[in-house]
Amino acid sequence: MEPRSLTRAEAEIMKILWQLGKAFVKDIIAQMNEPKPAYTTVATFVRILEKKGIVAHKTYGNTHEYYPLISEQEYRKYEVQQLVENYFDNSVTNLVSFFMKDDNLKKSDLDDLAAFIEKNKSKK
Amino acid sequence: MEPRSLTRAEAEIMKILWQLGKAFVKDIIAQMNEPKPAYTTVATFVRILEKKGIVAHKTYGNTHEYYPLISEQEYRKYEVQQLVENYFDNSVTNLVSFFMKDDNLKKSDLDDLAAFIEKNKSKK
DNA sequence: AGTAAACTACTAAAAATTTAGTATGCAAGC
DNA sequence: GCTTGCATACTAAATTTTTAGTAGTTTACT
Repeated sequence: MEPRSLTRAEAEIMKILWQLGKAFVKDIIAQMNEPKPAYTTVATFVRILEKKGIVAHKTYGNTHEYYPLISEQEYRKYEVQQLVENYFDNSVTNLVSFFMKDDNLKKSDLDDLAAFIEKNKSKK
Repeated sequence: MEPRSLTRAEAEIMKILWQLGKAFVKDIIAQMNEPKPAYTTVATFVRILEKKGIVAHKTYGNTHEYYPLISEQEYRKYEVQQLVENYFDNSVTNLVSFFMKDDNLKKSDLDDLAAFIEKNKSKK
């Protein structure tokens, strides 16, 4: 399943679905902030997401319970990749050094990262 | 100047402007891949960007030379922030630990990062 | 001066995204 | 059994984004 970028509204719904694992339309709406969109608006979006192969549903009586077909991890990975590709010349290192410049990185983060890399150097 | 998210087409043009520093419409088009959009399409977008306060122009004779009002660094920062906010619970540490999960880093990233960290170990 | 080329401003159509209404069906309670 | 309420499917309007045409102006060349 090749991820594509989600639109803003699609992403909002997916985040809730990822968080809940599965949900009926009303559950999704319950998680949204005011001003809440119309019920049919949300129903439309889950159907769009389903058509795009990003969610599926199980039927219970006359209602649908929706669940994600793509994990948040997978999608996150895609988004990070897009960012690194678009703004960091395809280099994760550039992104990390960007954080260092801004002092957004804790020393411990860097140490952890170094340890992780050391550990993985051995594996091929 | 508060950054806002650029649309896909706006971002494409901004990237070229950031790269060139300043450019006439034809310079922008020269940097684009086939199939190149119509001249007027690009002209429309720089005018949109100008209206939004993201670029400005200097007039030379009958033509405009456009230049960015927002630096790529600033915008990059904004985009990173959006990502971290949306998918890493506002924590750069979470993003770093994301990289430390299997499969989220390519071999080349590992090598690259190792070298980078080595070089920066001294400074911190 | 007259004409061709290049450019901008204005306009608008096409496409994508967002939002929600209407029709309809089904289940639950009276 | 009938009505009420909630759910879905279908439709469509509103908005935003993308693309490009047309008219008109300036410049440069002859």
